[in-house]
Amino acid sequence: MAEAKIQLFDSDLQELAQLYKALAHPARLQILKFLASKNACFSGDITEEVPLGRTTVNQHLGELKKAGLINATPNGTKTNYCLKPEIVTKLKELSLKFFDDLRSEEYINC
Amino acid sequence: MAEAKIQLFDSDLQELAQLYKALAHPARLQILKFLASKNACFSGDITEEVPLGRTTVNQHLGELKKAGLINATPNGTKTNYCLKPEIVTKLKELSLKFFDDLRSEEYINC
DNA sequence: CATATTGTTCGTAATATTGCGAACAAATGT
DNA sequence: ACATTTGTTCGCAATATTACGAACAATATG
Repeated sequence: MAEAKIQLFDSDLQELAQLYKALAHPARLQILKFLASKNACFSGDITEEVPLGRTTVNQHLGELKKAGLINATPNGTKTNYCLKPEIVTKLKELSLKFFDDLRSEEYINC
Repeated sequence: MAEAKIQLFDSDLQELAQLYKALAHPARLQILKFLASKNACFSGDITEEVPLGRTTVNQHLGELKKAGLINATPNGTKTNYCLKPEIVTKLKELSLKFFDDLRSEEYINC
């Protein structure tokens, strides 16, 4: 059936899982790194960087936008994309908190 | 078609994306937290914690095992699960490195 | 030995993701 | 005005994910 049981979970976990989902494809990771390396808003030079068709890249950009990680502003024929630094910061904070939760004082292996 | 174009990407990005994929569901995040909180290897009390059927939980455990995040050792009728601390550490390191890549000195918004 | 208990495997259905070509709209260039 | 560039939207196909019930094997309990 695959009914969405996601709303049954803690909202913190939902949010974090949603963010990780956005990061769960190498194309999207590459896009994020590229945007950061340009240190500026840049358009579909992304398409040249990523080994995928324009349509697919656009789709990945849509995912990143949906997750709130990037901004898109049309500028003439082109479109400027950029990281949303506040969300990147949030992602980092949530991740660190989560990873700390995972670090026990003493690990008992099995 | 959805041909797997994943091998075209940088292997670092592939690896990290694979790890994030394992974290991209609240059930799996909850399982990881639970295992860490028990600070020990524990069996299917997990099923009681997570609002999903045994079969589905088992499937999620399989994903986590496939990603190398947990270990499973059968013990009588029960099965012991535990975090693999070295992979958790690796995940944290890779994440921090990635997040640092994303942090530019000056953000130019768009 | 009968029978729970516990966990896995298998099959199945619904939905989501991935990837692209075709068609389209808007702005740019000649 | 006409072609080109650029990005989006739509539709489609392949595959993956999510979720579970049924059936099963192995250990544990009466």
